[in-house]
Amino acid sequence: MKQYYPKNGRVILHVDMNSFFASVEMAYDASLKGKPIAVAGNPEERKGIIVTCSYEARKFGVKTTMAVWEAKKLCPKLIILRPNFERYREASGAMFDILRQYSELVEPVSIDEGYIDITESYELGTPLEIATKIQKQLLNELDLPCSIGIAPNKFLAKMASDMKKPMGITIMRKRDIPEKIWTLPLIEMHGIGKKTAEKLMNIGLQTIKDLAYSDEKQLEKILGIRGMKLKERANGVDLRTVDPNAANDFKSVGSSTTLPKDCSNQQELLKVLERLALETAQRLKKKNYLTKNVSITIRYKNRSTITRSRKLNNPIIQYSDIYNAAKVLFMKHWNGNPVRLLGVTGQDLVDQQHAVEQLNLFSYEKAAVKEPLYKAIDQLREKYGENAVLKGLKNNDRKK
DNA sequence: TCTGGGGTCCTAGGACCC
DNA sequence: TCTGGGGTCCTAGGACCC
Repeated sequence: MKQYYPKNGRVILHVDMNSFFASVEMAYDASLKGKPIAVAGNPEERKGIIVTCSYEARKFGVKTTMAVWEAKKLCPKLIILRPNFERYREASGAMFDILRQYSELVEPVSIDEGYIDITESYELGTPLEIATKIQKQLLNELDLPCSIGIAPNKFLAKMASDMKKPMGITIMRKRDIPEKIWTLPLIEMHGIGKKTAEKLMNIGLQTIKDLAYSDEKQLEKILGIRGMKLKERANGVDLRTVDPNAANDFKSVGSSTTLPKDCSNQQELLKVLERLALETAQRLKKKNYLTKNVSITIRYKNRSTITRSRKLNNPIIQYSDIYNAAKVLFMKHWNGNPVRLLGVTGQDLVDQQHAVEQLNLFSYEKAAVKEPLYKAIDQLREKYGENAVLKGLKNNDRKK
C-alpha cells in the first residue's frame, strides 16, 4: 500500500460544524432552509444576543454576540429562534458517533467541534479521502455541514478548519505555514485574543510570522510562559495528543443567569441562587461528580463582576448543601447594590467512586469509634451500593 | 434599547509550615 | 537581637474559547 503518512508524524483532523445551532434547526425544520435565521435569547429578558446564525443571515452582516435589535436592523426578515439545547446535544452525540467510525481517537472540544487522530486509519484511505467521507456522511445522515482541517497537529488542524467555510476541507502541511499561517494578523491565531494581540502590537509585532521570529525574553516578559507556547505554535509546533477521555474529565460545573431586571431584593436574589444551586446539583449528578468547592459569581448593574469561593472539607452533591454554601458566600460578600447576574459553580470536582473513598476516610478520622463505623459503611455499600453510602454519610453530617 | 452562558488555564498574593 | 528560603494550599481575577 502506498505510504500516505509521515513515518514519525501524526495525522489529525479538526472537524468544525458550520453555524451548528442554526444548522441543526434547519435540519429539524426544512422550511427554514435557505432563509436568514438566528438562534438567540429573549430580548425582553436582556438575553437578546445572537448565539449563532445561518450563512444567509451572515450575508446581511449579522454576527454572533450581536444584539437582536441590531441584527434585525441589518436583516429585517431575520427569523429568530430560541435555543433548544436538548436538540443540539442530541445532534452533537450523533455527530461524534459518526466521527468514531473513522478512529477511536476522537476528542470532543465543545458541542460542535472535535479532533480525530487518523494516523492509524490508513486502511480507510488518504487523509483527504477520509475527510471527504466524513464530511459527506455528516451531511447525508444528519443534514449538517462542517469544515475540516487536516494537519500534523492540533493547532494546525484547528487553524486549517477555519480557512474554508462552509463545507471546506483544508490541508495544512508544515511547508504551507509560511504562506497560509504566517501571513495572518495575530488576532487570527487560535489562543490570541484582543488583549494579547494588543500587547504584541505594542512591541511591534503584527503577523503570526513576527511572533514566530520574536525575541523570547521580551515575549516572556509580557506574556509569561504563555508567550513561549504561542511562539512555538506560531512555528507550527504543538505536541498535544488527541485524548478521547479529555471530555469526561470536568474541572467545574456551574449555572448562571442574567436577571430580567437588575435586582436588589435579598429574598428574590436568594431564590434565584437556590434555583441555580439546584441546576448545578442536577448536572453534577448526571455527570457522576461531587464538588469540594462552591463558588458564586455576582455581576452588578455596572457589570463589575466578583467571584467568591469556599473550599469544603468533604465533597457534596445535594442541592441543599450547595445552596447553603452559596448562600453563606452571598450573604457575606454581596454589597447590597443592584445585581445583574448570579452564578453558582462547583469546582474541584471528584468523581463519585473517588468521593466515597474520601468520605470514608474523612468520617473514619472523625469517628470516635472508628472500626465499627468503617465496617458499617462497608456493609452499607455491599447491601445498597455507593449511593446509599453517600446518602447515609450526608445525613450523618447534617446531624452534627 | 448594549453586550449570554458554558467552560479551561494561568497568575499572583497571602497564610501557613518547616 | 529582627528576620532566610522553599513549598503548598487557598482565593480572586484575567484571558481566552465556543
